Amino acid sequence: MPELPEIETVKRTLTPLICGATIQSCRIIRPEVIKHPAPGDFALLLRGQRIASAGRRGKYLLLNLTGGDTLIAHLRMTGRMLCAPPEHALPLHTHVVFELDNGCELRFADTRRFGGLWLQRAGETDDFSGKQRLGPEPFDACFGADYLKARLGKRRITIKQGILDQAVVAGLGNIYADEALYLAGIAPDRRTDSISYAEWQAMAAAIIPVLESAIAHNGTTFSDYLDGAGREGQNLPYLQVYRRTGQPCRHCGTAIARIKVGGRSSHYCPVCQK
DNA sequence: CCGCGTTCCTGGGAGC
DNA sequence: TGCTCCCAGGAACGCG
Repeated sequence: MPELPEIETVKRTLTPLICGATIQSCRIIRPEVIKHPAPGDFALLLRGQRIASAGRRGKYLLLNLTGGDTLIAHLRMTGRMLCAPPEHALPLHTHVVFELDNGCELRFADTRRFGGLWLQRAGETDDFSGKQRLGPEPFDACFGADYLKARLGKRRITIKQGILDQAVVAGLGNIYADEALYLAGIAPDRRTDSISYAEWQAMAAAIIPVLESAIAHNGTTFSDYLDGAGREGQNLPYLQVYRRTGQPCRHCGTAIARIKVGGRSSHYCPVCQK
């Protein structure tokens, strides 16, 4: 499940492979993954454009084109943005192929087709991709205990739902939400209106190293995630709670529990997290 | 405004 | 062995 660390890794791995290259053609196999503009216009507008740089906003991957347009991608659950030579067989569920002039193809593949692509033209307001609704990046100076308390302190949702809300903070998904809650020592089903200031401090402070550590290990691969060069992430052995149901807490030895919070499976240590 | 349930989609695993 | 069912989850949407 590509979350912030995985998209950051895709961005970093794609950068040396595609930056400076020109898109010679855009082959759309599954038009429904093109969300904006209409698929035909999307392909026509991208042809001949040069990729200047790769960026990221929350879980959105951004390919900045030299003319000022931006190719926006969201991988959702199972999406992949892969750079490979054309002689490598197209992966199953490849929906769009960008042929580059450097001998590579950039391929968008997505088993469940929850993901999508948007083209934002220079000067065009993005009111279509959803990235305009994102809250701050966790690494932004404005993000911290005071911010979280102000945004969530009077709401009556669970802390897990609160930090998963992309409008509150951009980039956390189910894996790193659970990991951050473990590091903060807060149970996922705590209501946000019961969180103390010290706990908001712990919450904000936990998110940063959890994401940084995952980025340092090139993201977490369970089954689907691959970086821009087709490699798996190595963060799996470093997870403390996610998908470790029944296994001992690395701190106290108590069996990691799993409950449903807001419809999402949530993993936590009943002793270390209150 | 707020919180909750549903929806999209496919593959993998459990259970019979 | 083979079938069916359920579940994984990001985010939009509709409902009360």
